Amino acid sequence: MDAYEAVFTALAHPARRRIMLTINFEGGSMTAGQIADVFEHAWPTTTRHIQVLEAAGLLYHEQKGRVRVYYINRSRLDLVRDWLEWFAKDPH
Amino acid sequence: MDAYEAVFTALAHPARRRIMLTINFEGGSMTAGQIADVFEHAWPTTTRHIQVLEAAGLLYHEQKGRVRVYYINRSRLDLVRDWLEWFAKDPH
DNA sequence: CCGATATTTAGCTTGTAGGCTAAATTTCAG
DNA sequence: CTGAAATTTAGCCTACAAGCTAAATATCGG
Repeated sequence: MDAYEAVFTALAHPARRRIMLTINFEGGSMTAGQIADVFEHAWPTTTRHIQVLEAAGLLYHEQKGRVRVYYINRSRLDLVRDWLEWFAKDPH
Repeated sequence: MDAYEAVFTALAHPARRRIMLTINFEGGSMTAGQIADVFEHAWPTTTRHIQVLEAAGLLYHEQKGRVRVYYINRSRLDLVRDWLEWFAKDPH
């Protein structure tokens, strides 16, 4: 699974896009629990979504005592931006 | 299924991203047959991928005699760009 | 008209994403 | 140490995406 694949697949699920937006709005970092609280889903379900995002490089985390803090990796989103650049204008 | 959902889901599959790039590179339009020829896949498989892209608004087509010409709808990709804008800088 | 060409539709199969519950793990507080 | 808190891991189930083959549809050329 290459990088594009991982990132585009990760962003395909609405819950995962929402996780990204939520963390972003909270300033770029949130604990696992804070993230899970936002969702209807069972906690393990959210855990898995977070793991998909992390595997795609869109999040990373630090363990702080018994909480786990997740951070957005904004630069990873450039992959998507770069891909879109192909369509910026007609190629000749 | 809202617009973001449709577009992000459509772009999640490598074959579909490749269809988009291929048409783009060919100048923005290709017949169904030309698209299918690019792929290893059985033709009906490609047809379905095309339909997903079209349902997402990323492609549209015109019937010209017995060939079907597909066009890229570049503006639809702005949805993705817009979404990414949320991450352009820290929100305060 | 008829056969060839271009493409989709129908319908089947299989793998896996994504949901859940229950159990395990780790760390802190007293 | 022990129990509570925070979170993940394990493992199960189900729906559906995505592949295929075979059949249907539509248009053109002679």
